[in-house]
Amino acid sequence: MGERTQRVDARANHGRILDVAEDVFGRGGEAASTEEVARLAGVGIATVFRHFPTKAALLQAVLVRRFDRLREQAEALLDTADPGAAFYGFFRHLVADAATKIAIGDALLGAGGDVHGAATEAGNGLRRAVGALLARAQRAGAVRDDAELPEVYALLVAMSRTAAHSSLDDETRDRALAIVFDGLTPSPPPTR
Amino acid sequence: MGERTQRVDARANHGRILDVAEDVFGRGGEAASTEEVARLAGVGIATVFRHFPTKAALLQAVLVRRFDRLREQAEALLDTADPGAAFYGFFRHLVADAATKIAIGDALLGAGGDVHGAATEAGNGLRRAVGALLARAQRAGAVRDDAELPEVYALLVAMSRTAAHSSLDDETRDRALAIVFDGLTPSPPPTR
DNA sequence: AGATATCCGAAGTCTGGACTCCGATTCTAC
DNA sequence: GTAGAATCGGAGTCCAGACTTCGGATATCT
Repeated sequence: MGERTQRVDARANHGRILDVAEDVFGRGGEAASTEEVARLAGVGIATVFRHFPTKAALLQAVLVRRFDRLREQAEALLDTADPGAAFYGFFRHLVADAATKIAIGDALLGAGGDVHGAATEAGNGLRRAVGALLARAQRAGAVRDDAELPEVYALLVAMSRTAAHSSLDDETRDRALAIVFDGLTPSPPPTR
Repeated sequence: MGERTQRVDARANHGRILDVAEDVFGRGGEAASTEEVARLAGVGIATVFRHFPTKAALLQAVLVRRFDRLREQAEALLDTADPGAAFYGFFRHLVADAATKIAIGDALLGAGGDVHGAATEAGNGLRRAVGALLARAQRAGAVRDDAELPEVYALLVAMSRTAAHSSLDDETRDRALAIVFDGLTPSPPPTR
């Protein structure tokens, strides 16, 4: 990919814009304005549009990066000792993470449709990784066998979106998750 | 409230606008335009604004009416024979209902904040009615005692919103609900 | 340091959607 | 049937926010 030498300030701006956009869209959802991203990134609005031809493209870039990161985390957990802890832990992590990233929770469900175009592929990657965590946890007897990925992922999305939008305090969120996890646990709950 | 005699066509338009708005906002969320409401209602856009001074006021009126209706349904279930069936049935009904009403699911969570102003009161009424159904189901042993309204309502909102936005097919939705309901059931699951 | 291609940002344009004005229309009272 | 007032609706106004333009600034190469 021998791109012509890109000036270092341009590359730095690119990264900074992406970081700021993740934060801004995380707080305000996709309703947040491009101008705010530019202002917080300390650049002009034209610079934002030079790096990302459209607002949708910027949002998409943010989502792809975030999904990829989450997928990597999920895949890393596939090697850990306790499959059950890995699955439930990642579930909890994702929900808590989404709580501060409205746009993320909003877009997660895009894996079902194609709400944000190319982000769909990255979203599917994350979904597959969750599927792998789920399958491993089921083989280990930590999750009931009759639970399948579609409904488990739907629960994950549901909890993420709700955590992101409503002002759930942490305790309520954990209690709600506990109920869901209980529903996912095989009938005679293990030691617990 | 001896309002001055309002012309019958005005009253008819008021009702029709409200009906159409419920449908339009139900499908497109609050992003739907006021103009579309006017067009489908067969009136000019000015007429819409004459009856509801602002778009937010219209959305609010739709929400209040819908919340009130749901609350009445919930309260009616308080007299039925099987408290467990009443609670789980209403939960399921609300989620299925929200699936076709994006704006409703979106606003349900407003009960936590005050996203839509006066609709909050109606939303709180619905929440209280759900609380009553929950308490009765718990007394009957159909729902675990340590589940409290905040997290149960959070689950209700979560499932409603997800059903509304993602393209969940009915079967997946039911399977996800089954998992949640299982989590809400007291430890040694009854007959099932 | 100097030349120059690249990059930046302030000040625009343009579009979509909320909201208003006013002549035409329709209901109601007599 | 007609006067009169309430209501209607199409043609605006206004604004916010996405996107563009172009002179000025800056990094890179020699």
